[in-house]
Amino acid sequence: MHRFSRNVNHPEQNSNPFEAVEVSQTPIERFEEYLSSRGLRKTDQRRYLVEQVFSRHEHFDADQLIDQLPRKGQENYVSRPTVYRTLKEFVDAGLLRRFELNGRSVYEPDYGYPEHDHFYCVKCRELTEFQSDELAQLRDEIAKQHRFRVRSHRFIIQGVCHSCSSRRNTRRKQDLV
Amino acid sequence: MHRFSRNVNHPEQNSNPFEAVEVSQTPIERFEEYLSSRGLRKTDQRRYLVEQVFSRHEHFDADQLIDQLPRKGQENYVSRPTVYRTLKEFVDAGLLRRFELNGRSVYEPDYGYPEHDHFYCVKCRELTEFQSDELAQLRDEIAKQHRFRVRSHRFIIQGVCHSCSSRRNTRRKQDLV
DNA sequence: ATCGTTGCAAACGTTTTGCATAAGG
DNA sequence: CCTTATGCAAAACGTTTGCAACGAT
Repeated sequence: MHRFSRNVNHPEQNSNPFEAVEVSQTPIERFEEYLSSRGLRKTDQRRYLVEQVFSRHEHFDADQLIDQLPRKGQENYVSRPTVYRTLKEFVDAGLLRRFELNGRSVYEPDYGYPEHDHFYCVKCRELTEFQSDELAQLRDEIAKQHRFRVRSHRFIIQGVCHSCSSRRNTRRKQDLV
Repeated sequence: MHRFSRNVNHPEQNSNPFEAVEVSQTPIERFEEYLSSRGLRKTDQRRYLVEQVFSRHEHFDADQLIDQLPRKGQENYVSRPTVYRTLKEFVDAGLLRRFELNGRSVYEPDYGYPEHDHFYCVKCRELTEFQSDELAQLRDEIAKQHRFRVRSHRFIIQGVCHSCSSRRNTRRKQDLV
């Protein structure tokens, strides 16, 4: 029924630990454009999901997203298959990136954010971000040497975060990945 | 019945693109030691798998491994659950590392090999190795700044490999990851 | 004799699919 | 009106588990 609203503000850019990156469109606008360009339709479910995803999350998996959506029977309910289908579209549209951790897909905003990488603590299983310009430089150098055309990268440092190693919290489950 | 054979030679270390690393034990010996130290048993299945895995592979997933093992009814058949259980033991024993790509676990030797990382070509879906000392240095620097205790890392550069970009081979399936 | 190990079948958790109905263009 | 999108139920996927029989120590 209603259109995608324009000029929505982006609280997530303020809660982001890094400077916001200059972008010409909101994620919502960019998604609209993606849909039109492919002759896809602007449905209530897509409108609702784009709002939810780009106003709340850092990184998340499908279940975390679904848990904070309305339940079946309630207003704005979106079925599980539609959530998965739409997440795939967000990735296609360049709005999210996807990677895998412990056997599940993890998504994170890939638009309006600076490049960053992650620490993964094997004790608390927390994924935290860090930013390093040298890394992208080194990546490009390496790729150039191997004549590899870079599209993106995934860098995760696994180990134990500062709070886990200081509070000598030795429990863990599987130490996957 | 028979014991693990000693002093097995390691053809994989010669086919490896990098220099072999000095190791005091073969993977087979190391696995034996791991088993004894934990009171685990030296079974025919474990003997067979350790030989297969450490004489043939670069990186592989469970299905690729199973495909090249004897089928049910044949000599040396190992059931699927036992393959998974044993791969987990190899990881525990520090013989393999494991990571995830396109929704499945990928394993690679982690003993007697230098550290390395990967290019992943989204066209031919080939995973190829590269080695960079600067990367480990940079990783340690970054971790130190964030007081993160490094256990390992995972770095994958995604894009298009040289042969795919030169033979303008534009087909692809999903471009996951 | 004990207790770890195996194979089987069945379960698991996540993600995907086929299909009939609904709804955007 | 045509075609895409949705929800449902069920399947598919890779992986894990319970259990009885087996085999190493």
